[in-house]
Amino acid sequence: MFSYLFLKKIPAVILKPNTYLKHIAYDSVVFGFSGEKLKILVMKYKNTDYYALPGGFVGLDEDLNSAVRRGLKERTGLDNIFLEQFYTFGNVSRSTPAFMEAIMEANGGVNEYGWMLERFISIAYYALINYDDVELKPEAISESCDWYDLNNLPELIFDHKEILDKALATLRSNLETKLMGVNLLPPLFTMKDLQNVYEAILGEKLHRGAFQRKILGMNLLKRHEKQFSGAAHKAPFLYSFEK
Amino acid sequence: MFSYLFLKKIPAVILKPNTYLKHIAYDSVVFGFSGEKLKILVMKYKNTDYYALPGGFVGLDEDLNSAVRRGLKERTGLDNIFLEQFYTFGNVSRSTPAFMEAIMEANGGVNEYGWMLERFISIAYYALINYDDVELKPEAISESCDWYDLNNLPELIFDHKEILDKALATLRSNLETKLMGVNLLPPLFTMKDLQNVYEAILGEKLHRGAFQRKILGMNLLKRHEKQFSGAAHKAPFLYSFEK
DNA sequence: TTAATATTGTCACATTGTGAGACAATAAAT
DNA sequence: ATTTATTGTCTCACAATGTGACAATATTAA
Repeated sequence: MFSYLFLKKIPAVILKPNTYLKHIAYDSVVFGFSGEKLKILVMKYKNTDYYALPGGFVGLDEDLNSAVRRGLKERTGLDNIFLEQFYTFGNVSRSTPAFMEAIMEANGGVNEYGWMLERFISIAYYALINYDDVELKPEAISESCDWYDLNNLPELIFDHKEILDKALATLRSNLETKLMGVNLLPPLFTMKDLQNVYEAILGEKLHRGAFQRKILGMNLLKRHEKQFSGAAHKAPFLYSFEK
Repeated sequence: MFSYLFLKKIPAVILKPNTYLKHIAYDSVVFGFSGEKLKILVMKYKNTDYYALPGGFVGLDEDLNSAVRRGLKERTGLDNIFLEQFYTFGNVSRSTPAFMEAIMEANGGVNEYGWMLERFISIAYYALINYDDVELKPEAISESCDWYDLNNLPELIFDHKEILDKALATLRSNLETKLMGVNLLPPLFTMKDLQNVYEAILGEKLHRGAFQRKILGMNLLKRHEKQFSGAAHKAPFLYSFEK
């Protein structure tokens, strides 16, 4: 949340009072997959050492889900991504205006933005996206956004570490439903690719034969022609996700 | 939501502006089990034919989860019940001030309560409670609260039917975790009782032998002495839920 | 007092699902 | 031509689950 603060290039009005619903924010945990590792998008506030999950606010006449998709599109350029709400964090203690004040001080004053110092509840989402498709936009003066390995994260402010942990737990327990893991891969992928995704999410090795048998048993993948990979072994089939 | 409106017995201040977080409500789907059927609590606004899920608002300095527990305690008298958040509904279209205005008109005016006509997002919870423990409190002038069979519900206002449907879907998919079904039963119950709960929730018959084997295999139930039921057959064991 | 009835606790069997290893196939390097 | 690494698939063992059967037993009926 609070990611478009102090962004001088966009009209100041969008951060003024009466543009967004008060007390309501969203935070998103954006998962990507690269180099056989699971990564997430983390934002850094300019002129500070504060790291946070990308998030934002909900326009007065904007659907909640639309607001989150808008925010993700602005940051990743991606539309039509896999996005799922998983929990709403509403403790009083999660709102720590001290952080916000420090961020504001570091970026030029508090006057207009007092509403952001009030208490917020945050609706949390997680997204699965194809790492290769993303073009991160360093457009905001107030922030930068980058990929981090899950096991090499900077410290996150607010309760964002707790949000991330719950996102990961939800992702793990939902992994089977509708083969959602394929959303982290390009349109064509090998069975090994998919197994790597599963192993990164679950944090454990899976048996190759059993994995293939189970996945193919779902009848959700379409098998394509083999593609000679250039590696010194039998070429694997390529698959795409159908339906 | 909106259940304590126009309740003349409690201090008017609690419904005035600046008591609750604006734009934020909660709704709860309260499941009970009786007569081998699944039931839910539905509220009716006085002087109207409007039925709704019980809900409420979040105090300015109140944790979200605490607010929901407070509301349920006020209505059912129960503390320490099984309660789980499952989704936050945030579409613009879900807020239909026409209903609220009608309810207000029927109960004495709009002046003080204009804030309730604005847009709300609602964090939805479901609760599982022991039907026999509940003493419904018809305390509010503005409402009454009663049990309804799941398949014999009045029409619900706002998007409350959608909320109920999603609650039921969540309950079904979470049913196995930690034997949550026992929360709908008294402290001592038979295996048949538990099977009835499962069948009511899942909407299908289960095989008696396989059910018993699976449940006992979890090692979460403690077996007690038999209790002669008075029925013309072998007496069943009683069980209680342990940890 | 005995037999009938309904339901319980448990088991045996068949079927299905899963974990583990084996083996031939094959693309590239040697 | 041989070696190497990985793939696709298979078989075996074992676990989990679906299904019906049986004896046990609390009450009712005869």
